[in-house]
Amino acid sequence: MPENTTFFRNKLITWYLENKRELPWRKTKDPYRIWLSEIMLQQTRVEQGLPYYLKFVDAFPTVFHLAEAPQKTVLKLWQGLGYYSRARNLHAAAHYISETLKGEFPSNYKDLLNLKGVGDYTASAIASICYNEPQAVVDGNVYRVLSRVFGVETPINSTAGKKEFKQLAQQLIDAEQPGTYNQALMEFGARYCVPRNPNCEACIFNNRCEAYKKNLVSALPVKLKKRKVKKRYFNYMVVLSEGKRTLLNQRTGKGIWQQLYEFPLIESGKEVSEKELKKLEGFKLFSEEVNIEDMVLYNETSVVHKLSHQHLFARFWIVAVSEIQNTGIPFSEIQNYPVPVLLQNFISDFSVFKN
DNA sequence: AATCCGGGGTT
DNA sequence: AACCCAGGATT
Repeated sequence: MPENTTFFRNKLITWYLENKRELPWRKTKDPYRIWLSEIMLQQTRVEQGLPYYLKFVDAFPTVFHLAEAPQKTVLKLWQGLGYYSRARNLHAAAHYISETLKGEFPSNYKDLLNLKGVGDYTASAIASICYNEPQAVVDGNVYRVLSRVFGVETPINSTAGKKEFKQLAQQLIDAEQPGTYNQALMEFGARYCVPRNPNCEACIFNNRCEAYKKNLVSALPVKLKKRKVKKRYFNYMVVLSEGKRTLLNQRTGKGIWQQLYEFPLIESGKEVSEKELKKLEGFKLFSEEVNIEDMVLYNETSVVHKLSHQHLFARFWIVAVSEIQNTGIPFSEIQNYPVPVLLQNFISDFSVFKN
């Protein structure tokens, strides 16, 4: 074993034990709870995921509770956290563990990979933390720390890069305490070796950090550029009947917000006036469902809702109708439905104004 | 190998 | 506006 390796892991773990945050999932080795936390923290900051973790543990103390819950309940608790496929896969995996595995949680890296929504990172995290299996985690923090300390310039989002960093991380892992080591590396990336302007002068590795020596800290890690965002224009038809009922549709098929609910949506290629809106095919279909008495634009200025790779420009049309079919729901029950943040923001704003 | 999938924070 | 976040699935 290279002397360098021992130095790195010992220094790192020492730093971790002195600087780690107290987090609820660090007080347990219950694989269910570790799994839950790891899924929630995928592409999600600890501060953002934490309140959701607490809500889920409270609502679903065991994998059986989660499995038995209706999907609508799970999605409602997940509302606002994003990447909703995580919630759907979590629920499906809970069914699998509860029923097929009779509640016996997968207890090694290989079997963990069979769970929906569990990839190399998550399987490694659970296996190392819960079962002491030496599988190296490679998340965004690990890419950053290792690329800098060891001066690796391979793009982290290339196939070669993923392979190379996993191999390097695997070589460095402390097999005696893999869970602690993995968390130490991630914590160091999250709290010290940060993306922008890290404090290299005081860093525990600055004597040996390749990036620091070569003045490449701001250039590492290398990442291939992604394509630009697409713009979309959403016209939401907020139906209001005299009985204070409205219409919600569940999004199905591909694309964003699968299984979440929304008002009837008419998408247009650009921002449209009322006259232009009424010419759209989607509007004709909509107007066959309800008897429109009046229609007024709620927000002249579009709400801009930014997703990772789409910018949504949304306008809400308040549509008074005389009749509504039995698919309508009371407006007061809308809060029971999982909806995208874009919709939740409108509902909150509209409700205040309306009452 | 590329692309898609949210929402929020930082710079 | 661009980048990032305890990534994974799909095409």
